[in-house]
Amino acid sequence: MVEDEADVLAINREYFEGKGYAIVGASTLAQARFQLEEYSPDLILLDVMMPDGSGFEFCSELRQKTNAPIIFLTCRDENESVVKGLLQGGDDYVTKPYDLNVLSARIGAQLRRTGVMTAGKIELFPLSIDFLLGEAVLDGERVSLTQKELQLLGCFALFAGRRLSYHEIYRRAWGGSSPSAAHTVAVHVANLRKKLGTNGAGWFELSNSGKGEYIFSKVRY
Amino acid sequence: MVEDEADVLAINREYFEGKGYAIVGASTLAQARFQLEEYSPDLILLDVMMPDGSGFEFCSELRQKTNAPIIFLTCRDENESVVKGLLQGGDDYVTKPYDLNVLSARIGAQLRRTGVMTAGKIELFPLSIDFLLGEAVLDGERVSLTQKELQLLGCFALFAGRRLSYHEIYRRAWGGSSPSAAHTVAVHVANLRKKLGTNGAGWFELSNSGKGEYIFSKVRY
DNA sequence: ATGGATTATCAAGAATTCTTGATTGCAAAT
DNA sequence: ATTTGCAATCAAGAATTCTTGATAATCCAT
Repeated sequence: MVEDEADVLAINREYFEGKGYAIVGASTLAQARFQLEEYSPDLILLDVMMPDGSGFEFCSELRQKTNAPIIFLTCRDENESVVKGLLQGGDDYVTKPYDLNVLSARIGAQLRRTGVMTAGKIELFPLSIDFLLGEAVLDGERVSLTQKELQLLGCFALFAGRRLSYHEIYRRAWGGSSPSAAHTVAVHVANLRKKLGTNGAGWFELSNSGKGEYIFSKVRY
Repeated sequence: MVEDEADVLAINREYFEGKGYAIVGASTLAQARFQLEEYSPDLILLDVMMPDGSGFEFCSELRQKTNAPIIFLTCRDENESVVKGLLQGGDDYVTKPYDLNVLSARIGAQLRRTGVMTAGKIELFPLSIDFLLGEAVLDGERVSLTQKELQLLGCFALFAGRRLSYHEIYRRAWGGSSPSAAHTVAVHVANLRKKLGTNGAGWFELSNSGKGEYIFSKVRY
């Protein structure tokens, strides 16, 4: 939390430490830079008006060093200020005075998206693809996948409900193109079907349009 | 865009279509459900007060069908309302009347995070790991990686700047544990170093603490 | 300096995975 | 009914990848 007012920092610290978060505070941008060397935060709360500079410019600087979500905190409620912050690489913008529960909820939303919880994963309830572990979990059941199966499924999950041509699939999961792309893809699709169960545990359907396109879609809700 | 007021929808449509977005409108929740079968949106704008139900409850329903970011639009500016929306699975909350540029910026921030652009990827400038293509791009240079190298690097990128024990790495990239975990990890680390260049193109350093821990950190900004 | 512990490197066999060819099945069009 | 085009399946060789063992190098403490 980059915030120059000591009491604001203290209030936040108490609230969020109570929620189980670990907070590292910085009361100047210089200190924030220093802290960043030591710690690698999962999320950054950034006051826009700091004694030694603008939070907006600092945001650009931060983006070079970390991809942690940045939430601006400020009294300035002008629209252009919000736009500027978000364009500068910020992820959210909260105006003071704010309700701690609101801030907490916004933090939760950001962490859910970008945090350790979901990075390296693609979620499409009840399917979860974990690229770090190299496996998928479908409706609670773990399925170990090979690299190509993983890539293929990732591709389908990403474009669930949309038509994907052989060519497009190959381009995304293999890169480039090949005369035997259709055949290769078909074989891996077959393997995937075998592992997921032809009908994806009753949740998904991986069908072929008959015109060189596959479509992966949810059939139950 | 789920919005019952036709003129609001029209204004948004004009603005965002001008920006190159494709907009599908729904003036009732029933219609929205129907549209969702036909299209698979990249992002959902959801009015909270709809004639045939509450947007909050619809949000929970939506989360079963799609993982697209949901931005609530509403006149209600009470804190608890914001909290409710975000806890219900929403990603952002904008109160009417809103500035179109602000909304656009918030949409941009969400898409940057969750859209097709970054899913299946881990970004840590200037390193980008692409799990769908099975490769990493380091400072503009493409490096083809095997599955284990990809998992390992993903793990490091995710915990950049922090100490990671052999055991922790193995648990995250292999799952479980093994008596030869340290050895196995060491070999793959060596392979990774060979491919990335020992000093990660001058940007990163993958060092060993000497006490069974690796640390992957950025050395230039 | 020396010994011990830890990490790095090299190599090879084992295991897995990928691709391709051959064949079968299916459905629409003739 | 036959043909034709596309999709699905099976199988096997080729290629890659993973693991493990052996060995060398490094670092720290004594």
